[in-house]
Amino acid sequence: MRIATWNVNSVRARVGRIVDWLGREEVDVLAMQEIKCKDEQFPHAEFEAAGYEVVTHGLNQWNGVAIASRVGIEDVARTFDGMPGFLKGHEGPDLPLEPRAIGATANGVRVWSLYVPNGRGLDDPHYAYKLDWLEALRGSTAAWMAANPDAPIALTGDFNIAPTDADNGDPTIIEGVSTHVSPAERAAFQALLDSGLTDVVRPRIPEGFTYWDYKQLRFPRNEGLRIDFILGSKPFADLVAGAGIHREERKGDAPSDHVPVVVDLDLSADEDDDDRPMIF
DNA sequence: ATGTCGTGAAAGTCACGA
Repeated sequence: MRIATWNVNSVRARVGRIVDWLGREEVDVLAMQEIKCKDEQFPHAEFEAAGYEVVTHGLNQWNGVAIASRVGIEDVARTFDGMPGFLKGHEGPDLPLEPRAIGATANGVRVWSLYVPNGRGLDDPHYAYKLDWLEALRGSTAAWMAANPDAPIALTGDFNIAPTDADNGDPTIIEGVSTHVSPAERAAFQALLDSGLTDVVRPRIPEGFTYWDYKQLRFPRNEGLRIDFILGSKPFADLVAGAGIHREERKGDAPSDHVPVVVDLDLSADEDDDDRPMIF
């Protein structure tokens, strides 16, 4: 089974490109971020024609996430426990929730499509919101994994954090000045790993970015960031047989500024499968 | 030139977010 995550930066502006890629690459499940549309505006027909069912979480032109699957999709959730809200110019505990998370189960694998808040600036209220959001995600996921220790779960999406200096090739992103590389953001990402999640792509694709700003020739100069990840529970990580970062998708007509990140799961490798012939 | 995108509202350009 092939699972991918892609910040598509408007699904309506790129639906043809996305569906073409899905079919060409034989992707079974795609987690999308920044669909930038309301649920009722999502281009379901194009995905259905290609054999995919899609669940969406979009409220307006901002943010928005979705999961497309050609292997079934069930148990859809559109928030996680403790997820904070945000409203510019306001503070407090009861702010509106943004459409930044959707989870669903496809072929027995729990997949979350996540669009972590950008942060905007180190002194911006959005930055504190980002850290709160990540801490709630960690707590919710840790509780879920404790209650479902044998279940494969993947947190996929745009984390808006470059976890190491090697993940930052953009000369304008500077520690102490910029979001995405601050110690607190990196600590929040590390806390996800410490809670029992594994970056299943990095060991297989140790170098390369997943995002390049549209401005300033960032892609031709290869001045990008690695900020899109697939983090898996141990049961998920044990299934991973391969991974890829589809850099080619940053090229051509009307690309997103992010590219797809892909993993292949070997569902036949279940060690408890007594029917599997033993080979010595 | 924050040198590019995408969206919506108002409008044939701007504000916002990234």
